[in-house]
Amino acid sequence: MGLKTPSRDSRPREAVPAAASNTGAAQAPMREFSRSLPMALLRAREAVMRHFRPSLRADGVTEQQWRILRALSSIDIIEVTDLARVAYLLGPSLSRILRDLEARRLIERKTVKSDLRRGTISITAKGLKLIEAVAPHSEAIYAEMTKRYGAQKLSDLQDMLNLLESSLLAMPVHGGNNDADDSGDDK
Amino acid sequence: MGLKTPSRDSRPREAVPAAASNTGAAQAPMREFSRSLPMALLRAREAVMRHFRPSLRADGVTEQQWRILRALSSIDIIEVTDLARVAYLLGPSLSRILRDLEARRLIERKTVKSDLRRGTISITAKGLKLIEAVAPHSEAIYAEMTKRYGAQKLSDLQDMLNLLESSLLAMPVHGGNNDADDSGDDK
DNA sequence: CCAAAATGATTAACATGTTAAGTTAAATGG
DNA sequence: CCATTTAACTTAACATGTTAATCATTTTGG
Repeated sequence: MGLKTPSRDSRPREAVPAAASNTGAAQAPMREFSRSLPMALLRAREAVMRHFRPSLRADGVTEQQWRILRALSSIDIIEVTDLARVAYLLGPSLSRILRDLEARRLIERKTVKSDLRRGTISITAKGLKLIEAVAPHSEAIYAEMTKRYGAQKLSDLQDMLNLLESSLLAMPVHGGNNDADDSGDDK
Repeated sequence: MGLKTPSRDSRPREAVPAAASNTGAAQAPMREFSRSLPMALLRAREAVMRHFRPSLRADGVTEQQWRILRALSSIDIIEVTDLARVAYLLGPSLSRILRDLEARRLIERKTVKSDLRRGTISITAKGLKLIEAVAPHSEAIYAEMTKRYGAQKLSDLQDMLNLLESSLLAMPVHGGNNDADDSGDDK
């Protein structure tokens, strides 16, 4: 992720130069687009991450790697599948990242003896040291953001986002294999 | 993007099995993590996009390609740099996507005669047809989401997101080359 | 106990995110 | 008018997002 408003220039200059005045059929502008919900969420998230990326990058970790390490730092040991849920990453991404983090000795993995398919992950001392090095700065940034936006607003926003998520998770996906929730009465 | 809650299973099962009870030093849980603002924004956006992806995919376009085509459909012609801003994509991504969309005859490009560095993009009839094929369904989904979450809440959420964005854009980035806004008195 | 279905995790393949380097053309400053 | 600098893209290179396929291991149902 991360878009820093491509080619940011100082002076304001009209966002879309030769807009409007179509040549042929004047189709409906279609929900302004730039103000659609997905776009608003994307822009907001980028505005947030923009502040974290530099320090993370300085310490040699990506945003996703950081999510994993941070999750591990407060859990001690966890299975891969559960880690995927906690760090909100898809399996394939997680597999690649774990491979890399293991090579860098930031994490360790073991196979569950009772089920050889499963693997457990834990953070190493080196990994913890990295966390401890980055966390303070990260927390400071978070605090500054909270101060600027307002603690109450921030809290409200989070509630609204959570509600949005749960509302939409309850909404059936049209053309998708909704293996989601179907009040389990398995088989 | 898109994470569909890795391995979604029907029955609720504790999110993080062997959590807590660390072996060694009990470090602070650190802002719950899973409830951090970046995570909330990510999850919310995914909850939204999850509903659009299937139909887009069915019509052979990715989310980003769709953003571009949709932007073009209401603008008729636009320069690459401006398109990057409107579709909120970084230059390199845009270059690759435009190359692909051009090969598929969904867009056309011309060089600006007065400045050979610049290029202008416009959507083709074929591209418009694609838009018209997908848009209705897309709008229907958007309407359903609005209905479920509530039009007023949605509007409020957007306002809050926009405010968050502007608040954070005004906040200086710590370790970054802030070529951003510095009250222009160029040179 | 065994063949078939289900699971957990990884690999494959392709598109995009992201930062750093080019490339070509235009604007600038002698 | 010309060497620098700047601007607008494009490429390169590497990490992740995403969906499909593959693998090994377990669980199921006979």
